[in-house]
Amino acid sequence: MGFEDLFRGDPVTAARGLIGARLVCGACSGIVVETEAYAAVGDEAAHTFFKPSARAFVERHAAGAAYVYLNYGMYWLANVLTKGPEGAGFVLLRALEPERGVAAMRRRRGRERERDLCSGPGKLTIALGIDGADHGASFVGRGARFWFEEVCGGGAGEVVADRRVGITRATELPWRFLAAGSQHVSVRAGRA
DNA sequence: GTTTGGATTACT
DNA sequence: GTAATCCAAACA
Repeated sequence: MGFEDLFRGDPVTAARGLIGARLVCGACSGIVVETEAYAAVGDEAAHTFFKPSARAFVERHAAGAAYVYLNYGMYWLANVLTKGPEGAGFVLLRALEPERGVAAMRRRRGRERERDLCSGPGKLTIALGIDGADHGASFVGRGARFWFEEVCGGGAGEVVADRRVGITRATELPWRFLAAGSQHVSVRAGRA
């Protein structure tokens, strides 16, 4: 199943399915090791629950669109819009294992250690050069500035589900997904 | 027009 | 522990 189909399904399945995939952006790439799912309806932590502009975004954009916003006045956070017959939602990209373009990531981040380059939602957008100008762009289709690739050899490995972090509502849902044992995640999974 | 609350990060 | 720093939303 290609990613375009994945993004037409529910956000939780999409968030889990992206773990182990490669994200390519310009000369840089990395393996997705952490994501979170947000449901457009019924999820009190999702922007669509309290921001009319987020609901308008879902209406106006197709599956695979980039929802990029400024958080805490400082950091751009990137989501993939999922949208299909069964509903809509977002997958927040939270961490990557750097692969190609590490020199450029180091330059943009001002950090040396590979683990400091993309180990958080704000960090990875800086490392890849994603910002508000990319809001509304697409992760799928011809001419995309960024896209996902399946990794040869199965990639995914073991995926762990955990509670979402950094939110104050609906904190109990296990909608954060991590590549088991990865050294490149933002916050390690809590005990089950 | 003013106030408030964040899906964070880095530094003390 | 907490400062940094911006915008959309809510309120007046």
